[in-house]
Amino acid sequence: MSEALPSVPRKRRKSARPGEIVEAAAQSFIEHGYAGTKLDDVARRAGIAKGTIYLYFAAKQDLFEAVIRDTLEPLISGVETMMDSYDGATDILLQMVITKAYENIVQSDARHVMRIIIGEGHKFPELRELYYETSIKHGVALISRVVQRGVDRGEFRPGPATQNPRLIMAPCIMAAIWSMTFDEFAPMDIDSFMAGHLDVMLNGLRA
Amino acid sequence: MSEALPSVPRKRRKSARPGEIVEAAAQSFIEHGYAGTKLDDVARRAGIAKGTIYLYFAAKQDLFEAVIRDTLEPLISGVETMMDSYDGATDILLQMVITKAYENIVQSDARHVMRIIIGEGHKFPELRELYYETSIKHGVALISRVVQRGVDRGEFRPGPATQNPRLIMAPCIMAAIWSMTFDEFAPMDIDSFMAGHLDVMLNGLRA
DNA sequence: TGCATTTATGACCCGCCGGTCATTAACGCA
DNA sequence: TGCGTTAATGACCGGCGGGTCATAAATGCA
Repeated sequence: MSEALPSVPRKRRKSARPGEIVEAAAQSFIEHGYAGTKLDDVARRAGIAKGTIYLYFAAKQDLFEAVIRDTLEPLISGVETMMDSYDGATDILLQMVITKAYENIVQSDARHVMRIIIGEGHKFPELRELYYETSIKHGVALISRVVQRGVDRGEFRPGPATQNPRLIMAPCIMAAIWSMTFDEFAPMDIDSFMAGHLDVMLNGLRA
Repeated sequence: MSEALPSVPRKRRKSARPGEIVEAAAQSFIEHGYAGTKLDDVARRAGIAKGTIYLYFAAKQDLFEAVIRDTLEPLISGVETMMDSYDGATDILLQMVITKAYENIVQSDARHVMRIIIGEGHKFPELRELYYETSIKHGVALISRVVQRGVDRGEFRPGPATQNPRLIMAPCIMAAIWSMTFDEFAPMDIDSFMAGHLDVMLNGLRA
């Protein structure tokens, strides 16, 4: 390649850049994982040069942290808002929350962030912790609140499921993993799986 | 480094090598993941030179395939044997199978193999498929057989849990992932989690 | 014991990629 | 319009690691 490509005219867009870079990075991380993502690729997707990334993010890891925050925070706060403005029966509330969880995890890009944390978080305790603080902790607390509400109102009876919010969420997590890993060998019908999930949990909880 | 280290005398051990290499590789994969594992490290652990690995395995990927097989096949066949030689009540059988699953997945090195497949299987469909065929497929079939046995004998009533063996295993999978990923932020008591898991499932199944 | 065969070695090759920095160009103010 | 400031560029660097191969050592057979 001796010919110099007519380089695209530069644009100075200081305030718009970070968001664009994070968005491009998110796509690349989703497709190639953490280690597999090349900063060159992120730059190309964002329509900038690699060096520009380093004007806004000190290192690859910071970029991934921004992706975690941008991807997960809206999801959690969405569910919390929903819950705060509801005052009907708790079994319906739990159903709403679990349905939302399938939307937010199984059917969204967030599951890929989760996959990366599970698979590559080993060497990045800070990323794992950020993920835990941003997502897992709030999710567990949310379920606990719903269950507690049910028990307090006499709608749920105390039992193993009320002791362990993680037990309630487990099928949703597994569905997300399955859909990313084994769907091509044994596809999973998410709707019927979720219906079964709800059925089992509600039967185990209702007083 | 001008001084030549007094190199260890060579040993020719054609038949013992593959097993030793796979064992060393397994440890390294477990500690560092797939991409993170260096063939140099595997060689050092096995007490050989890197080139020797290539006398027995064509590429890194073949080595990982051998690790999958060696790690998972004994576990699955162990459970199958147990099941074939049992003829008591089905709820006890399910309890035994699930208990064994926690031993085989949550408490064993196999969970790390699973983690690698989940996290890095994206770019290696053949590894994902091998894992599915070696492990997942048999696991799902096993649970299906137990559930069917219960239904046939009138011990279990048909319901969401009998429709979806994956629903029954989900908490076990989640526990394995949690233990590898979030234990340092929120430790999980496996015994009580498993007890809750068994409780919920058996209550949902018993006629 | 000597030689052919097989097994083992590790220096080397090469492509890759995160991160750097000297250079360039866009911008806006006077 | 000219100039100082600062955003943007991309060639380059350095380390890394999978895979190769010429060399060497062990083995066993005649």
